[in-house]
Amino acid sequence: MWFVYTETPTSGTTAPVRASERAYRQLRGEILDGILPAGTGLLEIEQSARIGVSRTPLRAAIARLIADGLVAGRPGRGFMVTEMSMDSIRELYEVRRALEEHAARIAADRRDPAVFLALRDQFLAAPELLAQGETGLHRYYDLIDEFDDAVDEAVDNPFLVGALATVRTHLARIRRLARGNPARLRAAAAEHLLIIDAIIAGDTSLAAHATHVHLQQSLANVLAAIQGQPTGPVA
Amino acid sequence: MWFVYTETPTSGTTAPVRASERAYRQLRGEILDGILPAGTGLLEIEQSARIGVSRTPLRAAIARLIADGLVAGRPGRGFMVTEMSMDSIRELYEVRRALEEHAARIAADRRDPAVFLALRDQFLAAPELLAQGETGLHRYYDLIDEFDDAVDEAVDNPFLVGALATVRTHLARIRRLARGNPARLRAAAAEHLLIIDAIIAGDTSLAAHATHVHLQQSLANVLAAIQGQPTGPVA
DNA sequence: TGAAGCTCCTATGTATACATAGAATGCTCG
DNA sequence: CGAGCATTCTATGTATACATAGGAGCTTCA
Repeated sequence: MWFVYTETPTSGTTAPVRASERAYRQLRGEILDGILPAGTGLLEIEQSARIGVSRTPLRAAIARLIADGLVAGRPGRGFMVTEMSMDSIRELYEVRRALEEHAARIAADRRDPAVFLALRDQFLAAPELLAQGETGLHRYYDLIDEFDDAVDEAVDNPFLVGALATVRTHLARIRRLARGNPARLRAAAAEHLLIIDAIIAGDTSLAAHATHVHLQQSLANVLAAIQGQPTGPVA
Repeated sequence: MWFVYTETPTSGTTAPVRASERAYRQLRGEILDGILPAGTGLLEIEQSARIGVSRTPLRAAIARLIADGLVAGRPGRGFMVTEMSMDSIRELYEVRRALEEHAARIAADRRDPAVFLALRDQFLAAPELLAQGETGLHRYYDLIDEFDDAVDEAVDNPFLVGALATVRTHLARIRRLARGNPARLRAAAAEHLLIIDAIIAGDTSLAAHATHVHLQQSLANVLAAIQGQPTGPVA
């Protein structure tokens, strides 16, 4: 089968995306969005037919998902989307604390104040954003991503950034659980403001402690949200 | 080509190792041992012929090495073994500090004293071990591995253990540099004893601080060793 | 002589055919 | 009727053929 441009190149960049890349992004997105719930079996033939690529690139995609920790290979019976138990979430936050506290400390030391001053203004407007329903929520999450990116850039350490990326991948699966809690999101925005202020001030210790507090609150909220949902294993 | 048992199954377990697994282990070992120095280009055809597997499993092996951070894919021109600059080493130790301090803290909290008491005895005998030349050195490194395993088991957190494994992978490439320094190895053994004592005592704070000191000393030694070798990029 | 264009070539990306291991299932025997 | 076993089937692991992109080198023109 030859290369076919299925999508109209309306948006400028028409990079010839490799099939393995497409398969990876689609599967990853579907796992993170819960479309493929935890425990779902991933059959090579079935998935390759569904996505529209052959088995070879699909295999490469699954290999990357395994490296990400989103998929696990069972001994003889194919692959499955990994589970996320409450214990797993606690364990994840344990690592997240270690990495993000350290990152906040370093960011406060090496930051470009202008970047975080701009972020500060945006987070000040977050409460109004959160009052705008679904679209505002989406923009709020984009804002969080911008904050993460700013920290990554300030940290300027590929190893640390990579470790944080791994944590954030799993976090994205959990994030959906807190969606229905606007009060928590407003509180989280305020906590982010504290961290940003500490980073702007160059106060490494305060940045780390504010991060610690934020993560503790975040974890408590997530665990409480799961307790409220008697659906058993977290999707 | 059918399956051929190249090696005599003298050792009991004759698990039918997959070709991709063999290729991965061999390449990984050769990179860690410096047989494949940083910057070496890895051509699929060439390497698959050398190792004796086809391109498909070799590709899977390289994908895993990329996930490990040992190999990087260049845009159009194949793959190469990643470089390890002095800056990279500093960055690696920055993450290592965050993770191992946290791990030491947790290990001190959740440890099984008996395990670390046994390790303590072995580390007490380390100086004599280090006087036995090459074989003693080898056994000393095995002892470090046992210590790491004990910490991993005490921590009991797959995410943290995984992050530590990534760091240790890169560390293995660096470790070769400190080989010729027995004085440093004896000092390192003493530092490990301090950490072990703190873990046995359940002193989380001391365990973290002792780890911090140990890593600071280790980094200083590694950087000094590189300065002494005018060979430029670290293999 | 230098730079630009073209051509060829190499190495990767993809598709597919084939072998095999492990599990589910049904059969048979006690 | 239950347990053990053979069979079959399915999904992965591997090998290989083919298309293509990107670069190196050569040629040609100004």
